[in-house]
Amino acid sequence: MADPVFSPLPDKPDHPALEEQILEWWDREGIFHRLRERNRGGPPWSFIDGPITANNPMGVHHAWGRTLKDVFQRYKALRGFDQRYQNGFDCQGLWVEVEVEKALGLNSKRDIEQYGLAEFAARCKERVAHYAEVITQQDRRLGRWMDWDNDYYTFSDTNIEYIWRFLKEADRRGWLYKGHRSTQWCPRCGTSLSQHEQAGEENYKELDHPSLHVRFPLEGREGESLVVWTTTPWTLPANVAAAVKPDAEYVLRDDGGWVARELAGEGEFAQSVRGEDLVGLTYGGPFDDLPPQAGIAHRVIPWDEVSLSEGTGIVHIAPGAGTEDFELSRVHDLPVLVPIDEEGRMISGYGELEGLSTADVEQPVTDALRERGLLVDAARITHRYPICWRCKTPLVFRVVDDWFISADEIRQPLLEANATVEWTPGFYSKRMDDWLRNMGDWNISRKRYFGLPLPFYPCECGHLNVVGSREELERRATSGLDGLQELHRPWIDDVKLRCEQCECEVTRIPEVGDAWLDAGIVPFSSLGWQNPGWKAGGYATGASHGLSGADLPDHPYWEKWFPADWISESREQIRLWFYSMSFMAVTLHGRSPYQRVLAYERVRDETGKEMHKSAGNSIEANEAIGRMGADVMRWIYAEQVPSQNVNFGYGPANEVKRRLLTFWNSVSFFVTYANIEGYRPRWGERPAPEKPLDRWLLARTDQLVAEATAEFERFWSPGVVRAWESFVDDLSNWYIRRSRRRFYGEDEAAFSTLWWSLVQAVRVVAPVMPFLSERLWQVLVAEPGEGVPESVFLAGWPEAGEPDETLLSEIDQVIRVVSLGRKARDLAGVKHRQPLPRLALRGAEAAREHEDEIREELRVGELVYTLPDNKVALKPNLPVLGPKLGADVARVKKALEEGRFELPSGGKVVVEEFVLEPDEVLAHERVAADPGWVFAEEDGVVVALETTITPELELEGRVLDLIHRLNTMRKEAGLELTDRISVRLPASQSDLLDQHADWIKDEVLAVSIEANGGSAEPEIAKTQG
RNA sequence: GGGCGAUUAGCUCAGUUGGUUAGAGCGCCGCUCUGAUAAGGCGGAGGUCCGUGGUUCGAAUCCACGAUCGCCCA
Repeated sequence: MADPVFSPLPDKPDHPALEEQILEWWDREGIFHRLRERNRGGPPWSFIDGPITANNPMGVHHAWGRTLKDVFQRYKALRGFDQRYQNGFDCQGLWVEVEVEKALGLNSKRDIEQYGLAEFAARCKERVAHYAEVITQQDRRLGRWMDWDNDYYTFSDTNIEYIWRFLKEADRRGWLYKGHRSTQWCPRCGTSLSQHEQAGEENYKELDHPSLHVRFPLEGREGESLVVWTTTPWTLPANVAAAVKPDAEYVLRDDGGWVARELAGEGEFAQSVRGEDLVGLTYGGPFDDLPPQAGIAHRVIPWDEVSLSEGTGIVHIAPGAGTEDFELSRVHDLPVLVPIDEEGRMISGYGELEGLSTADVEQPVTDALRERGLLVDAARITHRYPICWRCKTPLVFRVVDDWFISADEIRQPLLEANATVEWTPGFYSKRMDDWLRNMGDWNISRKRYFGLPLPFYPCECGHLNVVGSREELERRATSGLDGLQELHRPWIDDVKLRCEQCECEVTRIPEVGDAWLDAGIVPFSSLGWQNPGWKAGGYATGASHGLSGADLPDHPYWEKWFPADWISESREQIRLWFYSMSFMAVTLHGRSPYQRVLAYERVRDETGKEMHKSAGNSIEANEAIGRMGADVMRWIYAEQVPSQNVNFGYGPANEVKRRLLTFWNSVSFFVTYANIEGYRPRWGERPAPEKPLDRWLLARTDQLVAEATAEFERFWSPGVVRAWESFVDDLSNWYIRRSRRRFYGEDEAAFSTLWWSLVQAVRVVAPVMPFLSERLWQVLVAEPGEGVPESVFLAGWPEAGEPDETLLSEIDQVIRVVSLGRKARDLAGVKHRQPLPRLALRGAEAAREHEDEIREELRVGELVYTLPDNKVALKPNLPVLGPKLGADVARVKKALEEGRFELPSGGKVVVEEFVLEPDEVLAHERVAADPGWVFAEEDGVVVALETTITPELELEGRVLDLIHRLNTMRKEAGLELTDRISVRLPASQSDLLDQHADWIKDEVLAVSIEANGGSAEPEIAKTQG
């Protein structure tokens, strides 16, 4: 045996272990760095990474997106594109605050203020720094190649300043305003929440609440009252009106209560009126004795949206405690009573309720109603109720001041910008349009601490000062600059400005900004938009000082890299990052900041259920990587159609492992025999074999490269996976199966063809499965030398030759015939090892070129191309005949099926008044059975297998049985593939040796064979030397 | 109420320009191969491709309406 060139492979890959080795090797050899150097100066391909919240470890749901990002970045790198590889972290806002609060045991805004804003900011920064590091390590382990010391952090002063510029521009356009309205409010976080962050089913929960029917006595109508239904007793003290549906019918019940007829149940009613007839009546409110209610005249108002499907059809209106209520207050000029403070506690003036939470007032309110005789009935109800997206506290409604950016003027430009974006999957484009058409004004303010400081300085003179940069802040400041270590609270709060209108000193509003401003500005802030000169370390400003290593590039750099060619995030980013980024870019620059988007759905457990820690079915990313390996994870994600949730778990992982094993074994097969035969590969040389099977494998490989390239180009990783798995199936179950024996000797063409194809397959799949690909590359490209890439990622992308379609289609037919032949054997009950005399076939004429393949594979003596009785039924080849014959197709089809056709010479078919070409019909099934033949048919191909077994064939069958038996014994005895043996057969088998001794010896590597044994079983012994 | 998807074998899901008898993996049953062997291959059972209409020579695929589920918005 020659010196082994190729490292032998273990039986199966240990994914986690080999991945750790490859990671270490990539680091040691600087492979990623060399890849970037190789592509430097190449055409740019701009990917912008959406910032991941540096707040917790990465989860398996992040890993899907981060896999896709890496897959396509690696593909583009192999195609020679220059890329930026900048990772980003989201660093501030409510989610960081809430986690830090939990860690510190703080439970309210008062706690935070007592703790101290500066200290609190320090803890937030520490958390971000910690989890940025954790996520980085996880990402590297997943295989993600990024420029890890060059991350952008959204809480840098640089990022903040770019947002300030955007806000100033929004103000310049007149879009910025302070709104006074009812919003969803988290009493624990003490802030309102915006439409986009609060959307989503996970932000609702089934909760148990009181269900009260309450009587509002009508004034001047003795004994009559309105009956309303509420699940929020705390809002009753703030009641100012009752709404009815004008065109609905209302009835007066026996107990004097008015309700909608639809909800009144069966029965006779004393009176019945239309809702509009009730409008204008006045009633006594349930808590008129409370000071805030003084002087309020409670009225019945009309409202078309009153529901007649639940409640009473009369809606209690408290404009200070409900969104629609507040809108109605504007229309009907109703007073607005806000009964709770920012912690959700009843404010002073509400008597004994003062200081109680909205939950705690339920009982006293119910008791008071009962005492006053206003309670019709009290029950409980479980219903869907909004909870805070961060801390899961049930929300309430409050009317407060918030800052908004008007969306009206930008709506149309955003729609137009979206029309230029190519979405994958395509229908997400419509989802984006839908969001844009429906979006309300952007609520950008949060009454919190560690977030973007909104640069709004309102003045008593009525002017709103909006600061657009740090330079402007410093220029206009009257005090507070000395302590300004970064643009965050509390330091920014000390800076006072002079009003540009009236020269008065003005103070910043206390609010911070929506975190989606932070992320949305990234295409400007990280790329150096309008920055006159490159600033080294320009992103390491403010809070990100000491964390980020990123520069602030200059404007030409922005010109080069904006807009992004491609971005990829989960579908919910339509209302979040895709939206905020587009909003800001269209405002500042008038066009979409991205040209193509790949969006994907959600990660579920392997049974399709949502993952929940509490349900015990969630999987930590670290655990998954450690147990199944990053390649296997990546494979699960890559093969998933992105518009469907992926079912993730160890079950699917094991399936993937098994499928990947086929390729591993193919490489292993090659390595084993290449080492035995001393084969040495030559990099860069496409083999030019003569044998059809070899040429077929090359064509099949060309086809793989072409298909994979096309799928990568349309960002469709499931297509890549499918193409590759189909190739591996053909490689293993056809090429290697058919060529196996050629590798038991020095068949240069076989070795070079297989080697070349394996290498191309590794290259094509490397972006999806980088670790295993690199490992197999190291094995296959075993002898690095001049011009031989050390890493598959330094090898570029394979050139796809023009696939030989003729050959591909011929072998396709061969495979089909073989498959039918096996089926026929099964039907006949003749085992595959028994040689048979003859196979007849029709409908796969191209297979004629490869008779030997079929004969060997099916162990038949000869092939004939005429079926035994020549009575084949025919079917029309519809894709060809349909367009040609049109409506006549049905008639022709019927005639063919019924045998009303003639077969003149030349393969033509005469049917009805038509003469059809051979390729216009398909063989179907034979009409009559024939003794001694078994038929099988599929897709227009019919085979007939002659099952007569002659004595010679029977003898050959016994020889094959013996060979099988002896080789099994070799294996059981633990012999090496190259060991020689001597064989002793039972005397009863001597007839096998008369004609076939040499054949047997060849097949089992026997140096001697004799038939003088006494036992019933053969015996083998390893020979020395 | 409006918008966007989905509905294909017992389960999980492919199926992009409309084309013969609709596929894969898992599970079940049977067979088979055998140096991929706790694997591989073949076959079987299992499908009104949600329903109803329409377009077409031809519809899982295109159109309309309806049902159910999911998502987004109101």
